[in-house]
Amino acid sequence: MDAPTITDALGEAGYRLTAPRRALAQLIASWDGHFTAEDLVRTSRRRRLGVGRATVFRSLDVLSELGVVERLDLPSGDHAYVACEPAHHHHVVCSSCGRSKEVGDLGLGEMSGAIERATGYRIDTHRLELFGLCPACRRAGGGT
Amino acid sequence: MDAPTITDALGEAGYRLTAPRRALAQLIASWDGHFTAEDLVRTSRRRRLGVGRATVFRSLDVLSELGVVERLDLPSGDHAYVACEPAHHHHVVCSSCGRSKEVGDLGLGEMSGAIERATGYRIDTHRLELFGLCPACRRAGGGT
DNA sequence: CAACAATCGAGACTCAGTCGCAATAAGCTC
DNA sequence: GAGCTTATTGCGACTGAGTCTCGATTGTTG
Repeated sequence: MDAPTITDALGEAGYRLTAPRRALAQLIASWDGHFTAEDLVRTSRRRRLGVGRATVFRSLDVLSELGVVERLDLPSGDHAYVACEPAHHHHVVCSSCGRSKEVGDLGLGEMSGAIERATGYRIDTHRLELFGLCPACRRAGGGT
Repeated sequence: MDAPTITDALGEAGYRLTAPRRALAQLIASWDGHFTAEDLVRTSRRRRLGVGRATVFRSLDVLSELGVVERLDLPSGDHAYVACEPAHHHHVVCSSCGRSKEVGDLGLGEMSGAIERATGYRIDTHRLELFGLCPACRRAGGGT
């Protein structure tokens, strides 16, 4: 994912392309693995990007609404984000380095039909997150 | 789920059966739908159960470690809990009233094998939460 | 019942996330 | 490109969930 992809999405959705948003797009695009709002705040402060705390949160809201970024709920309870394609999918997240891969629908669509029949609930949304070790981290020693 | 089930689990795991824990067990057992830590704090204050804020959080930690209670991450970003059986399963949560049902493994186990082969990750854990309307809420008007 | 360790409550504290508002600047129009 | 409109920003105060500390309490075991 590169920065223009993000700014384009903002533009197409009718949002203004401001300097702070460009800076954040850059930051997010070049980030490796998942990041927290605080990561962005800290980094943009350190690099004097002139992006305030509130703006980081506001931008993450917008971006996640556009589907350019998605919020993960880590097993630790923390909130993190990953850049991703705006289509239905799920994330496989490395619990060591935080890098993630997207996987498709995996037949969950049909599964949810079965669950509706079994429980009587009408399923509207679901969340599936998978955690484990990526190939690199496994080779690096976690693979025991 | 009833209160003894919860206190038994505590006892078997070697935890002391204190008055605050019994009170919380009672509260949780009789709760309808999901609840937040704050719900418990507020209720126990209102009913003068003499259970402090810190104790509620500490107890929820213990109980969720024992698998008697599970933490949900609602789409809103809030944290909630539900009482449940300590076995691998997933929750179907009503987005209107908060009541939830447990569903089994659903073939996710095999699915995760397929994902491992496709991505190279070694999957350790996953989280699947389904949100929708329960039969009662659907009948009550949400069923449009 | 005594002794020890686990647990508790109160309240201070931390820290993520929100809010209100005056200042700024994108983007449109001419 | 100047001017106008309005979305957006930064600041700083605020909120509220969750944690920590510590002296007091209370299960539990023998």
